[in-house]
Amino acid sequence: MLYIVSVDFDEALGCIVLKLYDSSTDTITYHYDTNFAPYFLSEKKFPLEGIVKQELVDRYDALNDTNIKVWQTIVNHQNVIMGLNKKITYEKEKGNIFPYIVWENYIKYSQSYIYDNDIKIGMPYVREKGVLMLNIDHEAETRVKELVKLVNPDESRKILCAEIAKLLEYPAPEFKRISLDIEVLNDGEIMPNPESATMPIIAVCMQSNTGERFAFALIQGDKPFSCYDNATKVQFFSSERDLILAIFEFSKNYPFIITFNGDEFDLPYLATRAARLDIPSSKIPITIQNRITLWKDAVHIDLYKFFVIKSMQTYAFQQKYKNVDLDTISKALIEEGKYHGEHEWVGDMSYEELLTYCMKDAELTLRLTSYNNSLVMNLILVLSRLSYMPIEYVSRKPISQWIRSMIYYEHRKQNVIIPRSEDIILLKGQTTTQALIKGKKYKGATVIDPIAGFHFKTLVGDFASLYPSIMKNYNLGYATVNCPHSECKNNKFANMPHWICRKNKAIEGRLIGTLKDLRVVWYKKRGKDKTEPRKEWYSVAEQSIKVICNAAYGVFASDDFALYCPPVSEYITGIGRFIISQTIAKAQSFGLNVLYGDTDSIFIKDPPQEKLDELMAWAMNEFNIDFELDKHYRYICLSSRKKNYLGVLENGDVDVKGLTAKKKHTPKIFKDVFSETKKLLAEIQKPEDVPAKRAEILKLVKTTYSKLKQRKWKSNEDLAFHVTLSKRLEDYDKTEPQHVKAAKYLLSKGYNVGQGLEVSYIKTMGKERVKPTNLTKTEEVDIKKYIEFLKSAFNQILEPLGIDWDGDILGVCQLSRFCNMDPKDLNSA
DNA sequence: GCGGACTGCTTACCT
DNA sequence: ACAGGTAAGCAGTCCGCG
Repeated sequence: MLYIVSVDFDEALGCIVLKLYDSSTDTITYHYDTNFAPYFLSEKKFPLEGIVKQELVDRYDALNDTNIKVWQTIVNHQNVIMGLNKKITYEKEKGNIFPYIVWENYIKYSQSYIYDNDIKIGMPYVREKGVLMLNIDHEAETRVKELVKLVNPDESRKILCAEIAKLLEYPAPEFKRISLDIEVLNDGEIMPNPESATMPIIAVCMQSNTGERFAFALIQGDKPFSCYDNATKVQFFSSERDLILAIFEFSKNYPFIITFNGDEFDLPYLATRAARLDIPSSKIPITIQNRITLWKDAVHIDLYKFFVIKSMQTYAFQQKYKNVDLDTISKALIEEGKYHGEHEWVGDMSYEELLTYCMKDAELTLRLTSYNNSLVMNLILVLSRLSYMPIEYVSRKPISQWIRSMIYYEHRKQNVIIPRSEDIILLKGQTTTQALIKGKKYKGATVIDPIAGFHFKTLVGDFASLYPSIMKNYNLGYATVNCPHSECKNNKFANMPHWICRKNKAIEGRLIGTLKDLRVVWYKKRGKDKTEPRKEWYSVAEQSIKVICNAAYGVFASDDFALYCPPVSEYITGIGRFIISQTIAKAQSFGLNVLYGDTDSIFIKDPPQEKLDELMAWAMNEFNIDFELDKHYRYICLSSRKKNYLGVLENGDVDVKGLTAKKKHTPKIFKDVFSETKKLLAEIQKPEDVPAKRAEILKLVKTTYSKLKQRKWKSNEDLAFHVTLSKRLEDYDKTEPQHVKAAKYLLSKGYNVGQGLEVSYIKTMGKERVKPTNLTKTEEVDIKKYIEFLKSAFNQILEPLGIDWDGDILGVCQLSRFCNMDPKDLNSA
């Protein structure tokens, strides 16, 4: 079977080339297509060098709801269009308007090819008489039919639903792959630079998912020989050139090359080094593009680029890792970190230690693609299918580009002209609501003021995929918001000034709505069902849809999105606010005790079942959105702060949301006490248990308090704050925050400090107030600040528990007499 | 000259 | 480099204080 993994324009051959993965031989093969040429559309014909053909074609203009005739200009090379774009930009910069209206001139040539030829990236094909054809999988087709019946989309979405389902139901191969990691000699201070590549590569390790482990080392002068045997092949080279050639040779057996940061380091370093050592460029299988590095005759996946995608971090990996580096991610996902041996710098390591270190990196990199039934590889594959983007691109590009690509595909499919961003903005760029946050474009979600306290038997109901559901139910998209029809102008909802089209269906609402339906009706259940043989795959599909759906609302308000149209997002949140407030009002009219709510959720205290059922039925009926019971807390501990609570589920699991103790910058000493506190809280079963645990928690906090007072902590590390330097040092021109101060101090002492660094610092006495952790002496610590922090962090829990800091912790009793509550009162309300 | 009230900046979180 | 809303701490400013 052949799986299309990428599509590109081959400069040398002058044609489109499809990269195929042959699952029967585990190799990469190619398919060439000379029958496609780049084109763009324009209102009028105009002269241009390189035109092959110009003809009038029909398109539908969704923005203006008209059928139009436009000129399609086919040219002999994509450079012609790039030249045209340059001219347009140039004119714009000079303040002139380009005299012709041009469409679809910014679409990447290979993507245009994919859309127009309906190329299903990541799907199985067969080649018959030189023609590629989708290989029909009858089992998958049967499931698709069953699924469409179950999802039951309206007539106009049936085909779309089946099409997407196919992408998710068709079989996936287990890609043969090998990871690669290199070590470069350095003096321990400066990171080796791949552009100059002055230092030699001293080790390269590779590990494949077929069980091979290759370890290659360069013999370094008179370093004493030591053996490394944890590999299927170990080889020592006296010539670095031979080592590199061997790597290139070995890689030929692997269609997928996996690295961690290979785009920016390993691959360009290998390439530059190879060139320096006079390896002819024809023998170097590495192509360095703009911040992307590809491997010829293979697919290079840089896991760093994939894991750094914010939406992946949040929705597919549930924030399990907070920093993007190999050590953090592998610890979070496969519970094993990098190798830490005797020496810190590779130059000081023995051959054995060096190869152990290097191999561990290769091993972790490979395992990140293989754990959990190749979850990561499958995610990349499914996202490629859904977005119609090559694997090499989808794994590197931000989510807005995936969504753009999906929407473009639908446009081409339906013969709709892809609108120019400037036209969308001109016609419907205006928002009308006022954001609560200064500088934001429009009003967002509602957050209900929580009722502080300990609340037993609290249920959380929420609207499943609220925003995607709104997009679908209210027919939202750039073309349908404030459409050109006067007869639609009264079609308004939720007191929003915008109206929505009644006559036409929005492409975006249909697409996102269908994805959402598939997830809710089919994939969500099956991804969790232990009896389902395809469970893991379904869970991948479910997560992929979730990632896309969750971002779909936001991209329309992101000004670099190609279909930027903020009223779409504004309308979604507007209806969202309406829905949640109506539902709360309804709940209260039923006599239900609503404790809290955020965006799409409602926390209800101990509701009678029948009232709850009634509310859910009402919501479902009123809004046609699944309102489901999400969580069942044994009790919830709400402080008066929004987005800030702790809940204990029936099974004793503890949900912590937004509390300071959970934040990554918080010093370990507080995290440790908090995790003890959590254990105590998890033991509370009934209201009667509260007083005893309350006393224990009180003791814990008091102990920490006196530990600080007496300066009795294990290590200064425990007091360190960890704050990310999110900008370059010189870009903090408004204020100088503490972590920046600490970073500058480090810099002055010769440390390497740059954007993205997590600065570790301690609050100290004296004018500077902070010092880098490693340069702080114990006696410099400003305990007062730490006690303040302890107070503030724990008040989030202590306050609902009825513990008063000044009275109960410090034992200064004046105030406590007035706010000392009887424990019984805590549990009433 | 110093401290409280205030605003704005920054980070990390929630949905 | 999907959005807005919230918490928290600190930096910096203004103002009043005889």
